Order: sequence, then structure tokens, then C-alpha cells
Amino acid sequence: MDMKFDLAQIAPPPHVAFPMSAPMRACAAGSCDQCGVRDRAICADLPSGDREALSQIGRRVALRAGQTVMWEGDDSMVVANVIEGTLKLSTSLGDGREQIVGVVYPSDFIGRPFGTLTPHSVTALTDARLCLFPRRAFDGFARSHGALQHRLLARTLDDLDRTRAWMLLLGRKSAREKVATFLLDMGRRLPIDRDGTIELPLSRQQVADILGLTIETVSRQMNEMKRLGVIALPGRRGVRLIDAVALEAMAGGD
Amino acid sequence: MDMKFDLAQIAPPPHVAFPMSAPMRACAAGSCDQCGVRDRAICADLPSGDREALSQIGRRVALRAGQTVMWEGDDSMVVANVIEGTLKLSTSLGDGREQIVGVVYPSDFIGRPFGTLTPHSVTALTDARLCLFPRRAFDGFARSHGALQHRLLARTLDDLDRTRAWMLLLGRKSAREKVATFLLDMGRRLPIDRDGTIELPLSRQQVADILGLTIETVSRQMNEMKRLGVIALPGRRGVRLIDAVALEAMAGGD
DNA sequence: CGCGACCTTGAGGTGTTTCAACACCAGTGG
DNA sequence: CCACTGGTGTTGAAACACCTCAAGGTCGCG
Repeated sequence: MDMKFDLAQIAPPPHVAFPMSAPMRACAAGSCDQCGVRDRAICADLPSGDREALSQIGRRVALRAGQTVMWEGDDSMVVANVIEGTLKLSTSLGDGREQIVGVVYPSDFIGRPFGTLTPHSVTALTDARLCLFPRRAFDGFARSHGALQHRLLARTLDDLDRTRAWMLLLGRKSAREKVATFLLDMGRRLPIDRDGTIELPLSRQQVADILGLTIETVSRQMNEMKRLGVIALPGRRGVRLIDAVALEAMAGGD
Repeated sequence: MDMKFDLAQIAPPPHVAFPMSAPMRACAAGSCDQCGVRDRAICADLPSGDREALSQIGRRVALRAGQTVMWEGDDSMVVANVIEGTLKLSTSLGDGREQIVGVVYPSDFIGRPFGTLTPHSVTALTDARLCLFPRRAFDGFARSHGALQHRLLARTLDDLDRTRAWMLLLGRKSAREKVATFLLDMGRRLPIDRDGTIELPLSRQQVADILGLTIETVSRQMNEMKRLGVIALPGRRGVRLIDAVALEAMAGGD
């Protein structure tokens, strides 16, 4: 438990080809017109002139799995839209215990606008692409564009609702209920291939860090569910939800 | 455990003189000029004309301890500023397990603007006074007043930061650490009288529902801290923080 | 093929919950 | 004034869910 934190933060995950201290790489600029999240991100309903203006103050960057974009406690220098990939938001205690406080997907917004401190670290779980803005410039732009600010508000309110719902899981659910709830949640969020399998963007340790459990407990629960025929576990990170009704029942009320 | 939920929701707490189904009572209208939270609430930096206009669409209501203003899952009909008192935000599982997801104080904003569903129940912990607005009217007003919307955004971002920090406590801290963190937090938020005593607005059960523990564990932890001379427990809800440094140490990192 | 990281499984320990009894206190009515 | 009562808080003993520690297995990659 004590080693884990340092490894995750200092050294790259083994499957990552280069250290996380590697600078973020600029990538093909691309105009907003071809942006894959154009009509879901917070910039969606800006008049196209304004959107291009916003685009001017930002830049596209590519991340490799394992790279950390922002560090808990640092000054808040940048905010970003997620164009592609999955990232985790996490906080930790001095002794290395970690809690993942959010997982973000394409079109989500990350960083702390209108504030000086970054409240949690942001780390890429998969390779990812961001549309990155200097925080102060973004703040200024948002202040003068009501539509953008409204969209950001709506998104933040949604995040808050989902975060509070997750508190119920952390505070009151059993390990079995936590894992079942997690799998159903991932089933809703991730692409499902033809045989009903999803590919988790998370290791067992990261799942544990989302649910407030240990890696062993997560493993035991998942394999027990497999034994019960509720799920299948094809490959390291694959999960097939075989009996969603049974899973719902295991997830506890609400 | 199964009874608790129903009792809390259906029957009034014993010290409450009348059922929670009692209607909210209108109270002295009062203009914004004399409002105790005038320069801390979200309406703070509205031009005084706009503030009076907002005031027109709202009304002042008084609540008794135990009364519930909004119910989880209901349509979102009203939002409000807290003028006076302390309230809890809570969600629960079908079987009665409850998690308190927030505690709000004067000048805080409650309810779900720009959304149709109430994500959690809101219940008065002490007698309280609110400045209550119909949600749709408030939404409309906010949309056309950037300053109000900005203020609401800033507050929501803060709430989200604090909520995420609390997830670390729920997922990763021990009972001892949870209770210590809670007491320090309350010490920062509540008025402290001359001998350093604070009066918790919460019963042991409610403290347990905030920390994701049982009432017995909370009781044992607090009395153990008392035995260690770190705190004193004068009366049912009183707490004196004697050794804040030791408490900090017990609260774990961060 | 072989390495390293990740995942699984087992056995044992422990912190928290569960169950149960009792103490405390404020309000009520005799 | 005192006993009574219902809610709240405390304490103890036992059960148990989850964690810890330790080993072995599996997968993906060079």
C-alpha cells in the first residue's frame, strides 16, 4: 500500500513506453468543425465565431496512458475539454492511500476554473487527446460568454449530483454492492461490442481506488460473480454482463 | 436500521412539536436590505434593483427542526437560499441505509436549478429560515443575469471540491480518522463559545450518516478521544476541542 | 521463451458492525 | 416531588466483512 502511490506517481506504468514527466505533445491543430465532441462539449452552443475565438486561446495536446496533466494542490494553470480517451481524477492521503473521485470521458470538462488551486490530480487512463486552455484566459472568456458559463454550470451541477450519489456507495454499500454498481455504471458508459463485452479502462487497483476497497476484495467479488454466472471475465480487463437483472439486484436499492 | 428510515421520514423527531407534514410557514417578508446573508449569498453582487426583482419572485419561509423541504426523486419545484439554521442533504437506499451528502449553513444555496429531478432530500436539522424561489422562475432569472449565474457556478464548483474531498474520507479513512476529521471540520464551521465548546447540530445517528459508520462506532470513537483527553463532551451535543494538534494527527494526512 | 506486472487465491487477523442491555436526560403527569 | 416514559447515547460481547500478508498463476510483450 505504501509503495503503490510512489510507483503510480513517479514511475510510468510498465505498459507505458515513456515516463510521465514527458512533456505533453502538441498534436494536429484541427478546427472545431471536425472536432469529435463538437456538439457535446461545453463549447457546443457557442456561435461559431465565438467558438473559433475560444479555440484560438487553446491548443490540442495528446497524452499517453499514465501521464498526469494536473497535480492535486498545484496552482490551477489550465483547464481542458476531453476530446478522446478516459482520465481519472484522484486525491490521496499522505501515506499513499488513494481515492479516485471521478472518471471522465470524451466531451467532459476538466480542471478548476475560477479558483487558484487544483483540488485533485488528473491522470490519463488510456491514451487521450485534450483541448487545453490557460485557466486565466478561459476564465476571462467564460465571464464574457453567458452561453459557455451556463453550459459549464449545467455540467458542474450534473457532476455534483453524480458525485453525491457515489458518496452513498462509498459510505453505505457492501463490497458486493459496490462492485455490482460499478459494473452496471461502466456498462452504461463504455462502448459494448457485439458479444456484450466491455473493456475496462482501469486496472484492478484502480477499480479498488474508485470503490474504496482493496484489490483483493475486488478480485474476489468479480470472480465470485463469474462463478455465479452473472458476468464473464474475458481477458485481463474484459467484462461481459451476462445477467444484468441479477447484477441490479446485487447492486442494492436505488 | 430498517425502522430508522421510516421514523425519520414519517414521524417527527420527538423534540419537534408538530409533524413534518406541517406546511412551511411564511414569515416576515423583510427586504433584502436587512437580510443577514445579503453579502454572502449568491444574490450578493446583484445591482440592488435586480436583487429586489429576484426577491419579488421568492418568499421567506420558516422551518422547524426535522421538517423536510425537498424529497429525493421528486420533481425539482423550488430552490432556496439558507438565511438561518442548518440543514442536511441526504440520499438513501431502499432498505433505509442513509448517507448524508452535505450539510448547509446560512448563505448556502439549496435545490436543483436547471434540472427536473431533486437528487437528494433536504431536511432542517435546526429551526431554519429560507428565501424560497419557484425553480422555473429562478432558472429564468438566472439565465438573464450573468452575475447571479457566475456566483452560482463559483459556489457549485466549491461544493464539488468539498464533496470530492469527502469521498476520500468515506472511501479510505478509518473510523478514528473519520471522526477526528469531522470534529475539526465542525470546529471550523460552527460558532465556538468562550470555553471552546461547539454545539453540534447533529445527533449521533446523523454524525454516523455523514461518516458512513454506525452510531455505536461514532460513540465509541468520541468517548475514546475523551478518555485520551483530546476532546471533552459536555452535554448531549456539546464538544470541546482540547488538543487540536492531536486531533489533526488523528485525522490522517491531507 | 522468459520476464515483469497484474491478477487470483488462501489463511489468518482485525476493525467495524451487530445484537443486546443499560444509563442518561427532559418532559409529562400523578 | 417523584415515578414514568420515550428518545438518545453508552458499553459489552460476539460475529463477520473486509483487510493483510503471502504465495502462486496468468497474461502480454520483448
